[in-house]
Amino acid sequence: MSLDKASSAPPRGYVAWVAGLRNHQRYLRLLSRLLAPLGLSVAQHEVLQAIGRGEGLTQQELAQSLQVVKSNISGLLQRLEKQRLVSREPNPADARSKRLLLTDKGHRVLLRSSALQARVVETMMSALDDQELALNSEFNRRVGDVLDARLRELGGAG
Amino acid sequence: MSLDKASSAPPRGYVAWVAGLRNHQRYLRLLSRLLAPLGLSVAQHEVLQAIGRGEGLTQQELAQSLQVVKSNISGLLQRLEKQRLVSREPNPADARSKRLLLTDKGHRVLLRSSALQARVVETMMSALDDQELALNSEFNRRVGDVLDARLRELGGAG
DNA sequence: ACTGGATAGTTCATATATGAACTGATAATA
DNA sequence: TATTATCAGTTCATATATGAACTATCCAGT
Repeated sequence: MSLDKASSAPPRGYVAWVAGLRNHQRYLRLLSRLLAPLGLSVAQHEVLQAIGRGEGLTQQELAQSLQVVKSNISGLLQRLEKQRLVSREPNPADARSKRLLLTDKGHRVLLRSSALQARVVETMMSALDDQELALNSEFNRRVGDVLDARLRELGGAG
Repeated sequence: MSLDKASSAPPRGYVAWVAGLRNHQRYLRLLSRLLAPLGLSVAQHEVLQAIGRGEGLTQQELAQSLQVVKSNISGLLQRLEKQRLVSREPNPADARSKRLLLTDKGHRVLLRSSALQARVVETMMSALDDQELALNSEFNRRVGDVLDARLRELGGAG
C-alpha cells in the first residue's frame, strides 16, 4: 500500500543535504586531480596549509586544527618528510613534542597548491552572488552550531 | 610588507566553503557514533541504503550510485556479506555480474540505520526554516552544476 | 564459430583515517 | 624525592578509498 513509502519518507532537508554531500565528493575529486601534478594529495595539501598558517606548531595542534587523530598525522608527516616538504624539529621547551616547519620546497609547493585550491573554491562560489554567499555562510554557521551541540551531548571531546 | 598577505588572501567564499567542509566532517562523526551500536560504519550504511533503493542492482551500478570505484565496493560487500546483511546472487542474464540483495537482517538493520541518519539530517536542518532550506537546495544545485562542468572539462568520466 | 574489444568483479599496492596499546617525557602531589 | 597522572608521538590492526593489473564473460564483426 502507498503508506509504506510514507513511513520511510526521507526527512525534511534530506535531498538538500545529499546534494551537499555530492558536492563535497566532487570538490575532493576535482582538487585531487589538480593537485596530482604537484605530487600532492588533498590531505597532504591540507597539512602543508595548516603548518603554513602557524609554523612551529606541534603534531597535536596540527591534529586539532585538521580535526583528525594524531596517529593519522604521524603517518602523513612521515610521507611529507620523506618528500622534503616538512621538517620535524625538537621542541626545546618540551622534549615530548616536535615543532613542525615547512622546508623551502614545502613553501614553494604550498604556494602552488593553495593557488589551485583557491581556483576551485572561486569556481564553485562563482555560482552564488555576494548576497547568496552571505546567506550560505549564515546557514553553514547555524547548521554547524546545531551539529556541535548534538556532538557535545554525545560526549564530543574525542 | 602588508601586501604579502593580500597576495595570498583566501578567495571569495573560502570561509563559507571551509565551514561547509567542517560541517561535513561533523556530520560524519555524529552519524558514525550513532551507527556504531548497530555494528555499522557510515560507508556500510550507505551501501545498505543504496541496495535497498533498488534491490537486484549490480556492483557496478552500486559503485556508480555511490560514486566510488568498484574495487572499493568489492571489499565493502565482502564484509557486509560476512555479517549476513547482504547477499550476492548470480545474475541469470549475465554471468559476469552479480545481483545484490539485502538479507532479512539487512532489511532490519537498514530500517534502524536509516532512522538514525534521518534524525541527524533533521537535527541539522532544524537550523533552517523552509524558505532557507529551499534556498540552500538551490545553492547546492548551482554549485554542483559548476563543479560538474569543471570536472567534465578535465575528462570527468572516471 | 572465431577473434578482438568491452564489461563485471577480484586482487594488489598504496594512502588515508580511526582507535587502542605502547614508549618516553612532563607535571602534580604525596 | 618518589609516585602517579597526563601528555606527545609512534605503532599496530582494521576499514575505507583509489588506480592498475588480472580473470572471466559477453558481444560485434568477420
